[in-house]
Amino acid sequence: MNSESDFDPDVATWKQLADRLRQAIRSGELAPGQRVPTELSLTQEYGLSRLTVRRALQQLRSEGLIVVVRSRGTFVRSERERVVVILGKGDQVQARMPDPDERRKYRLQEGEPVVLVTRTGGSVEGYGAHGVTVVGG
Amino acid sequence: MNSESDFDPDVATWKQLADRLRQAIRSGELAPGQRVPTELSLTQEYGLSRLTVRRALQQLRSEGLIVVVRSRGTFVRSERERVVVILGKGDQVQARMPDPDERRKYRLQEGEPVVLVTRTGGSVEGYGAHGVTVVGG
DNA sequence: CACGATTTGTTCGTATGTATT
DNA sequence: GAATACATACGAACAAATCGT
Repeated sequence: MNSESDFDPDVATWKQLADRLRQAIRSGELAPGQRVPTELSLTQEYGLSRLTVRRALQQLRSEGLIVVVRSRGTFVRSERERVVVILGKGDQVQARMPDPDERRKYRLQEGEPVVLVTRTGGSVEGYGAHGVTVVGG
Repeated sequence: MNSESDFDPDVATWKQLADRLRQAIRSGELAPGQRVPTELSLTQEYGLSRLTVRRALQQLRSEGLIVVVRSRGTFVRSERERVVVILGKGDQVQARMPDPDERRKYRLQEGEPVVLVTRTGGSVEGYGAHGVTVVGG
């Protein structure tokens, strides 16, 4: 396939690798639930260091495109049920990357933003960004 | 101060360093706009490799707490005006980390999630997560 | 159950490039 | 031009968790 590396020296290699993998995912070449090549095989296939490969994978993780499971491998994210949250009048929504406490509390994946809904009463709800859609009601 | 390193060997060092810096920022010890110690000085102060220091800084960047300016330094994020977006009935909101196209399009900072508002008509608006609050209207 | 193979996580060192001061 | 400071990228090693034999 595309084993040989022809990377543009003007762009960070990890970005270009991320671009290729993202394209492969969007085109369906790498289907949801399917396994992404291991870090080792990617280093060999493209002739890159593991650091560079990991930097690319980290980017895709942060975009919610892949899920990494320690000791098992990396997989294209399966479409998950998206929880729907109805937003009442005056309720507020903010999103950001979580701190470690929030990651635990809302069971977020590495690189997944948290969506915080503050109700008019003052109570706060947190959701993993990759699994929630907020709808005005 | 806290120059000596007493890191818990059971937790990734970069996470612990990130915790300390986050605490310093939240407590005001490092005030908005103020400079964060350079990578080099952090490696020396805590006796860590630069990679470990960078991993910690990358985490804080992803949380929107700091802004890294190449060749200039790292700074505590200044509070920015938050744009308020009113969400109409049926409008939808999703958040995730952007791909490179979206980063350019919506002028997002490194590590800043994008908030996408889809109006009932089908049009889509994108905002930087660190500068927007969505309010139900 | 134990052991080895696989795979990701963390951490060190080193070198070079690029932009600012 | 020199010094400073972040960005990228190589290599190497060990830890930790999972899986098949």
